[in-house]
Amino acid sequence: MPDSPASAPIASALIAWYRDHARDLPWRREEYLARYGAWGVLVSEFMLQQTPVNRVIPHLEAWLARWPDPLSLAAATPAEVLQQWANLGYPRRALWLHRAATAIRDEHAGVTPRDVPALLALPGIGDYTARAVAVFAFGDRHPVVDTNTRRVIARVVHGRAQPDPPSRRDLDDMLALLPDEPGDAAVVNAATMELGATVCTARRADCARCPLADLCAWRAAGFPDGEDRRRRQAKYEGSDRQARGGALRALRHAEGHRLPADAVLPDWPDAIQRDRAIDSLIADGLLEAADGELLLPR
DNA sequence: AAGCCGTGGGC
DNA sequence: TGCCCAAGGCT
Repeated sequence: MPDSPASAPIASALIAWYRDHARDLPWRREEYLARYGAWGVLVSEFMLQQTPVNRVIPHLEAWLARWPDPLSLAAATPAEVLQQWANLGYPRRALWLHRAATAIRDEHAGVTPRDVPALLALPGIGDYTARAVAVFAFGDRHPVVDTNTRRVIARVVHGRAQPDPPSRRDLDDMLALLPDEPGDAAVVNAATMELGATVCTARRADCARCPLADLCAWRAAGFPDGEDRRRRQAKYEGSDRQARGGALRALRHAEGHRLPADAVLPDWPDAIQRDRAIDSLIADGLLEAADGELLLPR
């Protein structure tokens, strides 16, 4: 039962739509949740941070087959973890996930915590991931805010093409849509994300397939453009990020062997930038230097 | 708090 | 073809 009269139709429409249109994703299956529990949800959410669903799925299954619980992951080395992370991107996430497993072992008796503050205290877990675990793994009632829910709420509720920059108000906006019953609230969270991922996307709002079309403030207002506050990503070609990515890729392909520093990015045109990238990887704990050679951290 | 952090696919 | 985007988090 929705707790706010204005939001009740939105929640009801989302719940009905989700029942028929939710994608069959691994972390939504009963067997998955029964087998891996909250840890499985936590791992999936780590991988889904800025990496598309379809690229995550095969990596997630391989990862959990190798490390099905926090204790097994905590027993691995960073090198093994980075190797298994492969080309998922943002390899510091792999390190954080490993450190989170260690913290769960050492501070939570090996049991994935349920409380949002305890989840927030784990490395690599912020507002989104903490609440996603609490809601999708434990069924608790919290607002789950990600790029999809922010865009959907900007359009449906506020009548704007794009969301404002992230702020604490996003949590209140999402909370205002949630029914009182925790199970229903969890579905509304998931359905809002799903709608943003598949129907009301950044590139296009497919109103013909949208269960909220008749309730949508942006559509009612005639799809005003508004002001586009999005910040452009820095150019990747020739960036430090590209250099870091290349260096780490070389070490992954070295299959556990060490490489001389000048063999890690052999054809990189800017030696200053190359050294800066390698130094920053070492500072981040993604690389280790030993006897003038480089290797994945032990 | 604005910028940084990988990687690949779609338009 | 380059640019935009992706279930964010950290500093």
